[in-house]
Order: sequence, then structure tokens, then C-alpha cells
Amino acid sequence: MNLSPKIENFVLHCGEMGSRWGFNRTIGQMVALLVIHEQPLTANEIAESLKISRGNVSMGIKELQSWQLVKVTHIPGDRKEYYAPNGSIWDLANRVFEERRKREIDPTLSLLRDQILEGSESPEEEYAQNQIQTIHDLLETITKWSAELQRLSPEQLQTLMKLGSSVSKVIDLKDKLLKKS
Amino acid sequence: MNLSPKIENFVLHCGEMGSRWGFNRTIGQMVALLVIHEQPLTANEIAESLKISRGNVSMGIKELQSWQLVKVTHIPGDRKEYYAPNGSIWDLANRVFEERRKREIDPTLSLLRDQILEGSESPEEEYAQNQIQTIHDLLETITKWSAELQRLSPEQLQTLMKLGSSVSKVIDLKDKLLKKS
DNA sequence: CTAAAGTTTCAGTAATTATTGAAACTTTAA
DNA sequence: TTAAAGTTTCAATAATTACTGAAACTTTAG
Repeated sequence: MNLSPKIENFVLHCGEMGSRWGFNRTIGQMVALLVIHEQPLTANEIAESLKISRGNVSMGIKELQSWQLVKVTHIPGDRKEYYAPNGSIWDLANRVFEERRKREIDPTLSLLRDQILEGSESPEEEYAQNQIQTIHDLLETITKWSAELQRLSPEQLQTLMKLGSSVSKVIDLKDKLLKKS
Repeated sequence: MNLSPKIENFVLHCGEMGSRWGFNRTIGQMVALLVIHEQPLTANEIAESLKISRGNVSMGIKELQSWQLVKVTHIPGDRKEYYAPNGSIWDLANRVFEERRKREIDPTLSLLRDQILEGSESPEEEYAQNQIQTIHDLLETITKWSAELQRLSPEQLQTLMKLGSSVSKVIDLKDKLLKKS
């Protein structure tokens, strides 16, 4: 299994980007490879294509499963496991987004909630307490908004995103709507 | 300069989260410290509070400036530099968001654009080409949407975010609006 | 059963990234 | 000027993270 120059380019690039996307190089390459190939691949094919060890592939698959980005399939009469992306490009992007929210926002939100409950001990901490509240509110808004987006169908999301420069118009519209009702 | 337990907690937490937010521990701690303190701090105070070397602070400040997250101020009659967050919590979050978009999306968008221009060499690459196109379109939509959000005023953004569960209603609304006009 | 095919684990090591601290550089008050 | 105060740089090193490969484990066909 060796890759055409174009596909190799793509895969290597995703490897480099991997760490910025929240995983590591190997895993970035693995997603790219799976996404670009119509047929599911075996762990050995992945190892061979990317020139990495079998053990590394195994760990990568495990990690990708924790992100819900791959699914395992089987071919009748063949006991090997075949791996494929778990859903459309859109689905994958959505899961990465959601998973990152969990890792990057939730823990902080939880700490700040506790700190707010504690209250400020000294008047000197007053400013700090205020800032903490502000950050908390911001993170909570982002969390709610993101949950909202998750609830929309891909089509609705497309619509929303494509709104483009008319977003502000829609906001105005919403204001008017509220006044009427 | 030593920190109250609550503030220390907050600062340490932000340090741990730092790498998930796109920088490293030291820098996470530095932002936290600056945000939580009403008065601007000197590099030495930062080094002392966080128990890190002076050089590390200098590199951190540099990095934070590249993210546009800190500003330098001066106190008359004192030649030291004093550092403070560059804007409100909201402004900072916005800049981090934007900067990350640049680092995590733009390079890939640019590669994919090139690869689409090249076209597919073999019919075997047809599927790959298609996937690349899909990813490209997704990233482009995200980029445009994000530029749109940047253009909104904080107040408009607040409104939009607070729309919450009525987002889908707004989408429906927009559909109706389009049909009428 | 059992042996072959396949998969996972993990200790050891490699690669990467972050940090220190001393030297070099810059600025300014006198 | 110049020396004191302040800042930056960067080579050396520490800390962290990723990867390998051999051994252990699991599954299944015969």
C-alpha cells in the first residue's frame, strides 16, 4: 500500500496539523488516510502506508474510538478488522468540535463554578471574584450555544452558516419579533 | 508577591489547561495572573508569583503579544514595564478564537485549495478528490462564518448567543423572510 | 484442544517541547 | 559618557510526549 503523491501530501499535512487539532501526528495521519480512502483499511495497511509500528496503530485506533471518529467493519470470511471513518466529514468535524469543548471548557467551567460558590474571602479578592464570574458566564454561554448547534440538523446548520453577512439582519429581525409578541 | 489560595488555584488550573488552549503551561498561568489582578504587573512580579525564571517570562510575554493578549503600560517616574490584559475577558476570548482559526484552519484550507486546482490525475483518485472538496467547503464555511462573528459588536454577539433554543426558530424565520421577498 | 491469525499492552527509547540562567543587549538618569 | 536598571536571547538541559517492538493476550478454524 503506497500512496499517490497527492494523497501522501494530504496525509502528511494532516499529520503536521494533528497536534493543533487536539491529537498527535500519527493520529492526524490516520484520520486523513481513512477519510481519503473509499474502502476501509486494516491496521496492517495503515501501519504500512504510514510507515509506523503496529503498536502505534493500535493505540491510535483506540484514541480515535474515544473520539468516536472511526468505526470497525468486517468482511465476511475474513477475520481481520477493517477501519473506516465513523460518518461523513461533517459528522467527524462535529465530533471533534464537541470533544474539544469537553476537554477545553468543561473542566474550567466546573472549577469556576466551585470558586464562585466559595465567595470572596477578603475585599482584596473582590476584583478577582468578579473576573472569575465574567469568565464563568462567557464559558457558560459558549457551552449552551454549542449544545444548541449540536441539536440542529446538518441542513439547519448549513442554513445558519450560509446566512453569512445577514446574521446581523437576523438578529434585528429577532428583536422585532420579540417586540411584537 | 504570593497569591491567595483561591487565586493560586485559578492560576494553576489555567496553567494545566494552557496546552489545550493552544499555548503552554507558563503562558496559561501568565494570562490567568494578569486577568485576575486589577493592577498591571512587572515581569519580575510575574516571575516571582509563578516561581519561574525571568527569561521564561520574557518569552511568554513575547508569545502573548503575538496573540495580542497583553499590553504594556508605564507608570510615570518608573522605568519598568507593566503588563496588563489587552482588553476585556470577551476581547481576549475573541482573539484566542481568531488566532486559533488562523493556526488550525488556514494552512489546511490553503493546501486543499491547491490540491483542488491540481485536479485528479487518475480515476482512482476521484474519491479522494471528492473528499478533499468536501473538507475544503466545510473549512471555508467555518472561516466565513467566523469572520462574520468577528464583525459583530459584543452586544450583537451576546444577543445571538443568548438566542439559545430559539436558534432554529430564527432559521425558520429567515426562510419565511426569504420566501416573501 | 491447539496452533495460527490477529490484537493489545507497555517498558524502554526517541523526539519534541519547555525552561533555566548566564551573557549580551538596550535604555536612561546623572 | 557611563554605570545602573531593565530586558532579551539562546545554548544547555529538563520535562513531557510519542513511538517502537517484543511479549502477552484473544479469538477462531480445524
